Amino acid sequence: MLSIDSTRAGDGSGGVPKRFCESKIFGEEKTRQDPPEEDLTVAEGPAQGFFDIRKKVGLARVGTIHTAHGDIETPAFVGAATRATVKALTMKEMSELGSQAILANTYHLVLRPGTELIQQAGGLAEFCSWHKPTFTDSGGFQIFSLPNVKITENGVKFKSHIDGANFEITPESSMQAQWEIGADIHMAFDHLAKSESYEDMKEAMERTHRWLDRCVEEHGRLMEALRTNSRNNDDTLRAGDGSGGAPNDFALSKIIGEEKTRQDPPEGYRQYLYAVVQGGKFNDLRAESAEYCASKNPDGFGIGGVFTADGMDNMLKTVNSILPENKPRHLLGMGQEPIDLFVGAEFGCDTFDCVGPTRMARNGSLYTKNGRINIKNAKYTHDFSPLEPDCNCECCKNYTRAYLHHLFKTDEITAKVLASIHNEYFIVHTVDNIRASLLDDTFADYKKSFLSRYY
RNA sequence: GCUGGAGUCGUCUAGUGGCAAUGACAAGAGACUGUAAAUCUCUCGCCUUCGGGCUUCGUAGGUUCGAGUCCUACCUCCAGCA
Repeated sequence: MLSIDSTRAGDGSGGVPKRFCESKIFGEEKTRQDPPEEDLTVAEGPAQGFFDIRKKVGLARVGTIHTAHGDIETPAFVGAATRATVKALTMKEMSELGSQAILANTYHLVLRPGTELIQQAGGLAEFCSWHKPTFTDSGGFQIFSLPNVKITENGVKFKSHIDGANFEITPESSMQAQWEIGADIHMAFDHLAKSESYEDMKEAMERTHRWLDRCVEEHGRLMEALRTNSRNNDDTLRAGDGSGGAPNDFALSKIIGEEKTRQDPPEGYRQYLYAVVQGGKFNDLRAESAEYCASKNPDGFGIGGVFTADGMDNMLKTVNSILPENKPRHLLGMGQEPIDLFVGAEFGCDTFDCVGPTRMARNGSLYTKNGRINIKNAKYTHDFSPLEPDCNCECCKNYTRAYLHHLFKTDEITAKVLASIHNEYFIVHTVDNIRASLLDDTFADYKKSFLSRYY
């Protein structure tokens, strides 16, 4: 059934992630990424060497997040792959356009295809053939975005939007599901307030904190299971061997009919937990939340409940001055507007994810340096120039606005593919350029020239 | 030529005496931020000071307080028969 049985939480054995296999990036045989020195064993407690900072500019930082599936040079834009796919794009296209990581959604994957299946496939990265770092969001956002959710102290009851089946996500079950999905970086199960009011924000924040305690505890239990299994990882271990139901199947993955030989998890393999800061637009709540999250000593932080760049600078100043400097911060859901990325990076965020670029693309709204344009507009019918002359994406290098216009007007699938390639490339590379400008001390100029031209 | 049927906003269409007249498509524009989104919204006869005004259902007449709708003639198209 679809439900995540919260009673499974805390049995101390479930949800051990799948084995890691050597990554193959589209025909090119890659050697396994060497983990950073500090990461040679499965660590207890917060990660050591998970995040290195190369340079600081005020609150802004340039750094590297190390995961078993590779590194992320930050600041970085993480592609939104809600249902283990970036809509309209193949993972090859995502890789070629320069994406470093993707973020999938626990709620959607629990409903379909189910975490067990992803586990059988060898984990999220293997399942969707993305051999780079992965994140999962906890499902907490769905409390906010779906109708008919019932919030209790224990967790959240949903009706599946697919078949109406009742199911519940709790902090523990979200952690379990995320471990089964097997992304490198997990979000704590949080609660977004239904309204902007101080009371609602405070209540949601406090519940998020109480849930964080449970997430940290459950994550620790799952981590311990991984450590134990890693230590005892002899030939007798296999999935479903009755050892408490732990799938513990690092070894026995099958890749499309091909029996693979046993493979140990990579040294340093582990999954990281980000606590999520809430508090809305209220700086006192944000400060309180940042302090609470920091006190729980997670591996990193998500900053949630942000919907506009308006006032984001002050909020981030508050939050990121409190959060420990040496841990990465992910600005959840922001990045549709370039200004989000400039402000986010300037005030200390390291990674971003957003459905905006690909959704805009599918709806014909395309980024250019002079702002977004709607390629379906009649004025592009005879426009034989590239969408963005300076852009090096596959779309801009090969096709004209008139062609894109035609593809959209005729509702061809390729319209959405090319548009998604461009928009995702545009945002990924904008953040890449922000990173470069921080390194060569031109951030202020880059920000000013980009934003004044764009808006 | 005869008999029967049909002509409604760019297209197809609803409409059988009562509000420029239904729906779909096309067209024009807008929205979208941890994706129930290849989705959603608006405009779509002309004019407007947004109150309303004007002109419209093949054409021309007629009946009626009132006609896309009923009657007459004509035009065009379709089917069958010559």
